[in-house]
Amino acid sequence: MAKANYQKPKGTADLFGQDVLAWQRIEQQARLIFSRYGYGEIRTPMFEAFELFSRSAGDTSDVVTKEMYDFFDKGDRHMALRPEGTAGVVRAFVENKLFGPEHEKPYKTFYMGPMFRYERPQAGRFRQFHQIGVEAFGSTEPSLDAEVITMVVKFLSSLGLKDLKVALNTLGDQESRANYRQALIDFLKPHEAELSKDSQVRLEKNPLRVLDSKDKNDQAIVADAPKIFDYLSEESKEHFAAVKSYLDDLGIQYEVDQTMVRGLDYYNNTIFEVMTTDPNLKGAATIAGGGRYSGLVEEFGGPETPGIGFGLGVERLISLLEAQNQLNLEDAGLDFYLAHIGDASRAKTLELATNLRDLGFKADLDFAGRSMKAQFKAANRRKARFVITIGDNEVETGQVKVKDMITGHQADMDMNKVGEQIEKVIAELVAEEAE
RNA sequence: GCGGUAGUGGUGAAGUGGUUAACACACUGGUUUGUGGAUCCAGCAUGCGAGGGUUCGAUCCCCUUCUACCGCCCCA
Repeated sequence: MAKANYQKPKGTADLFGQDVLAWQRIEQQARLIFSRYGYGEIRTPMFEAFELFSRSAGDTSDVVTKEMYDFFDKGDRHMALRPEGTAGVVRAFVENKLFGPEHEKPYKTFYMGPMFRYERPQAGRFRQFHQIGVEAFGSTEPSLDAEVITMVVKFLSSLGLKDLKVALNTLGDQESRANYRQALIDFLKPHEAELSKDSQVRLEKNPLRVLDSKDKNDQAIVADAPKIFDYLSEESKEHFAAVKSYLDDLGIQYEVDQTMVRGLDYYNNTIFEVMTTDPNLKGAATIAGGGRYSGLVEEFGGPETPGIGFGLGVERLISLLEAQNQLNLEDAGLDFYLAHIGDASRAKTLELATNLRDLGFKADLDFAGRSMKAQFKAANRRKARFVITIGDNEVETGQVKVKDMITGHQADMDMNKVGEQIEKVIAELVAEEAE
């Protein structure tokens, strides 16, 4: 009988060691920056009713039709692992009546966690991936759009990211968008035969997508296509102009990209993406994307409430930071490594380590019964600042040796009075370094 | 869903249809009966992703499968 050989599911990752440090850094920074902007964290379930996602993302979107991790639970309910964060947050917003008068408007919230999409793993793309996202409900003010975009930019640059580009576009309101869509179809239909296979399909399913086709020939055709800007209502035009003006005032760089389209159906008016101009990360160039939406809250049974938000891909962010060498994270070394020899010393060593830990120090010891030399090597590997040696003599007298690993000097300490003596011993040893 | 490349010890990586699968790093022990980052010595893959097949014989040839990576679709 061969032993079972398990592997992690396709498109997933185990994170540990150095990698986790990067994740912690990013999550911590997100919490810090977002809270400055008045956003509070929300945690919603990782799975929801299938319909929640199919209704919000659009029945024809790829995310719904072929990428959803859905299943029927034991109660025969059709469930799905969340492919994105917004739907769950909107559901929670409605279900918990966060639109109520006791809550500040706009209601600003952020989330972070795993998302799931059944697709072929690739550069910057996984089946379980992680997003950090925000949503703000209850205001149509263009200044809020500008604030949200500003917040992403500030967050990313606070991590040391460079070569960022904010692409900005507007889809107009529902009516503008519908008019434009029709105009686009009217324009493209005569060219249908010339379009790439993919774009022919797009023309049927989601004509706006033809705009950002990668096919050169498509791009040439699309160059003469009608522009969304010509179909915007006065209100949408003003909104977009205001957003740009606020961003200008704040000194946030952006580029208007009339061909940018977002994948999920619920967006209108302002949409944006943050991408890297780093040519090495073409496949995963977009690290954050979002925009305004309306209708979602009503769709889920709440009052008419506008929203705006974005989602940011943590894996992509990390690979970008790595490429730019911004992840020089070192885990802090130990304060003390306790090297002990002989069976008699084990209990005392464990006790001393525990005492040091209670005093707030990082301390560890050998559990493998290794030689003194091996334990000193271990201490180096662990970047221990001091090594305390304990053998039979020390157990007998109670006096242990504290060695400064930088200078090599040693001092004695009464292991039964660590609380009183440790600071003084450290101070003495450190003072010697200064000389 | 479609197309391409790859898969050898903890890591990086050589290699060949045929007795013991290089080398380096790391690790463990010793040289120093209890003190570190150096030197030297020794140990460390019953195994070459998994399962079949061809063959007297396969890590090396063939098929299937899994996984990773790259491109398309789509997206974070």
